[in-house]
Amino acid sequence: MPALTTSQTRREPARQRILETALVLFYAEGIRAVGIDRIIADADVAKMSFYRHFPSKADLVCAFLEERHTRWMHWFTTRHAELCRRRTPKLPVAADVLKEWFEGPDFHGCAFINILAETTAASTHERNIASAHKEELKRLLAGIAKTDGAKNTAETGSLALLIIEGAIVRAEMTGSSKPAQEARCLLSLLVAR
Amino acid sequence: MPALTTSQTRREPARQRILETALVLFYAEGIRAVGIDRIIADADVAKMSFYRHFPSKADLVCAFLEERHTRWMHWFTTRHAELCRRRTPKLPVAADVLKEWFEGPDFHGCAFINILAETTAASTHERNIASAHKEELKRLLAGIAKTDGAKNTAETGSLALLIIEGAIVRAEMTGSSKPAQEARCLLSLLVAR
DNA sequence: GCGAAAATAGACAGATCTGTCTCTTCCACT
DNA sequence: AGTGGAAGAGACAGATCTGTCTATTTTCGC
Repeated sequence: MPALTTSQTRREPARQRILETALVLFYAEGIRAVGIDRIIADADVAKMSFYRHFPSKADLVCAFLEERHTRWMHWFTTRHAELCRRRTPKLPVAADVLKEWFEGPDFHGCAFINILAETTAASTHERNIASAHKEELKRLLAGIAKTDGAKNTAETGSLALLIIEGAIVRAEMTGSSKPAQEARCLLSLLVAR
Repeated sequence: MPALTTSQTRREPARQRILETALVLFYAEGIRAVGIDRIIADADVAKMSFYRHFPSKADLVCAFLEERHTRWMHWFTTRHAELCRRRTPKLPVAADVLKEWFEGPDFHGCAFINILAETTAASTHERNIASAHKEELKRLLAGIAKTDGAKNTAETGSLALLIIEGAIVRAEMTGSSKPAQEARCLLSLLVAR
């Protein structure tokens, strides 16, 4: 273990602690349910430190969404690649990745779907980030469909995304991971057509 | 037109006006974004009239969900039956019903999916209503699948529900009704398998 | 070790939230 | 016409929300 820190345990910088707290609380309870004071208390940060890094709550929400996007995409692609070893077709494997997510103790649906319910068309920035996230996922799925030999990869990616969204919502609604299995069934139907 | 009212235009009773207002505002902006004061102002009702009919905001939220359930189910079954005249299979026709919904000016996703994003497991009552709504829709879809000659109607209903949930979320995310078309494609795949 | 930059503690303002309370007015029915 | 119950108007309480401000302490690069 390299001694990059002093003998005392060094805390993460304030901005990082705020963002980590937001990642947990905003996802678990929603952005309107979690106030700035709560973030500040949980992150163990002074109020002025917060507003130095994030001029408004909306800025933190956007940073939360961006960070969530980066981490989720990384997790999904990594896990999908791992589960795909010598397995084919690859598109239905996406459902197995989802299953692990659904069965995690902190699962609370998709943060980007959730943000839609808590905003109106006025929240352009937040909604654009959510939209961009799904577009990237759609492209990723289209790429996977391509390796499975799909003809119309763009359309297949779009249909696969619809199935995945449905599975996420069903999993959150029922508190079960069975929708992952259903999604696998539908994705198999999709690559087989 | 029977003269059940006097010559003057009679207003709806207070409770009804409150519920109508809640149906619009809660659906359009979310339950946390809309305060009691706003409901009261829009319904043109006194605060005490509100609390006489609904002991707490949570009670109004539940009444809103129940009413939304009744009206949505009625609209969906009616419209589906109308579009089904001499058309078969019937399951994919559900997507055409959705399309009309998505293209309406007030579409803001599914109220019952949205409620999930604004509540945690602590909100038992609200979540149970949402859950019950989806179970009823699932049963309805299974019944439609049966008339299409599906073998495992329960499973088909479950898969159809997943597809429909996905389409709703995609329509809300993209602001387009194209997901209805995609849902139709997937539902056709489902009945054809 | 020094000085600048960052972080801390906590009071404060003003808006908004849910829910309570009192007093008045209206209206339907007898 | 009179009465009882529903509805209205609006002040009020207490909590919570976002965001500002000041003054002090800590930290880190040089």
